[in-house]
Amino acid sequence: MRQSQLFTHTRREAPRDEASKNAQLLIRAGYIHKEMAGVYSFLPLGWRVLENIMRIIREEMNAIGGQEVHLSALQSRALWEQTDRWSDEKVDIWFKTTLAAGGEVGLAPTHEEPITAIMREHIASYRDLPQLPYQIQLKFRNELRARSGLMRGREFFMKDMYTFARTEKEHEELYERVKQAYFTIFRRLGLGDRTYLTFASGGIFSRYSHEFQTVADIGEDTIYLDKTKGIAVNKEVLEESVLADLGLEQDKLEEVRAVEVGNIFSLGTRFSKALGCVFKDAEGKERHPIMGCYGIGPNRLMGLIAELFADERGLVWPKTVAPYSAHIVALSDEPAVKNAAEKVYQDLQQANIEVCYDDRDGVSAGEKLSDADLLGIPLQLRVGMKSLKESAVDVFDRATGEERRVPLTQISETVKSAI
RNA sequence: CGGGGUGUGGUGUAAUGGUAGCACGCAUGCUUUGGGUGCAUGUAGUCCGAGUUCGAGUCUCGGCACCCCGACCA
Repeated sequence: MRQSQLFTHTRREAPRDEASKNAQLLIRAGYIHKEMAGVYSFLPLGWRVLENIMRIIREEMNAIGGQEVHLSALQSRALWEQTDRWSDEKVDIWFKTTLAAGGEVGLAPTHEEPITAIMREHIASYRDLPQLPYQIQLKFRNELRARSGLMRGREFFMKDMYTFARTEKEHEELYERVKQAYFTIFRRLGLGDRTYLTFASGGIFSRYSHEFQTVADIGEDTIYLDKTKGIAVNKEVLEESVLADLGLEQDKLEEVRAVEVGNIFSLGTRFSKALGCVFKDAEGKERHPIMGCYGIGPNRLMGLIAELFADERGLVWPKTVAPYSAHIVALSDEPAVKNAAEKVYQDLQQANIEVCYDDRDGVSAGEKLSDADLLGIPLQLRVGMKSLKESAVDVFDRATGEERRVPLTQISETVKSAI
């Protein structure tokens, strides 16, 4: 990507109407555009980051047997009435509208109903199970109060997987499988060392649900953390009987703020029963699949990662989600510099490295470097006369601040080994 | 939903009821070329609607939008 062709521009100042650090930085860097409270559009750089996050999630869901689908956002009233989740008293975050032809529809806040209705048409035998359909799709929730930039929106992407199992035992195996995949995802996103499995309220069919909570000051949740055991309890369920049940001791717990980055639930047969989703077991007897649901919010992850790793100069992306692996910065318009930078750009592209090249004319070195810091691409390749006198480029690590001079002939290998 | 606050060029801001100004950006020219270079010229604005007034960015009423705290978040 040639930066001279990128339509987004950086800004010196954050917009007045945005108080959260993640949205301020992402808007200043041109990653996102605020459409209205709690609703953001993703611009070229931001979309690349979001896609990277979704790609990692997708890879791990596929790795455990997930099958990707894409369900409709528009939902029929009749379907949700079958599970008694249509009325605004039961679910108060519906966006609803009417069809010109008559009849009411809603914008899906979650997808248990439609996925179960679909599985009902395709599952008939125990031989058809288990199944792990999932999707990454927009969800709509008419929150009374959106806040914290990308952390809590009214329209947001969600990865939602649903599992359909034959038996309770099989359900538990699937549940565990997804749980492990979640740990892998958060590790790959750079959040592994501060994300904890957290016990939270379970709903009707199990004592607990499990949240994945990333310790961060900006978190909306308060959790009690046992670092030696590596697990936590959400404040909402903290009581003596719970601690006893989990083998935790009150005085060894640390109270911290955390961001809920994932949540997994056992649903039992709540939906399969209500919607008549059945299969015949080996004895020919009709049974309802045992279900689970598993959510991750890519938008929230992007906001969290942006805010968590940023420094006073701007964004600092982990290598796995960065919009580009390397950022070539031509420090002047002198032909020698431009030619050398151009050559590096060609070389890296040939080496299949995702690279952004700041080839803008008439922009000072200082401004380009400030922009590069703000954009937060992991490696900056600073091409200027100083280093070119030694036939080299200065490779700057955005996260550590380390800079080293690398001969032009070794740039591709150096970048490749660093990403 | 309860409480508090804010709406001025693209962005950030200033203006006792009396000529809407500054900075950044953007455009043009010169200058500069390893941390937002300097200069000149230009561009562009009072959220919407009523009302009070000789006169409203400023006061009143209504609406809309945005932010924060709380509540809510199977």
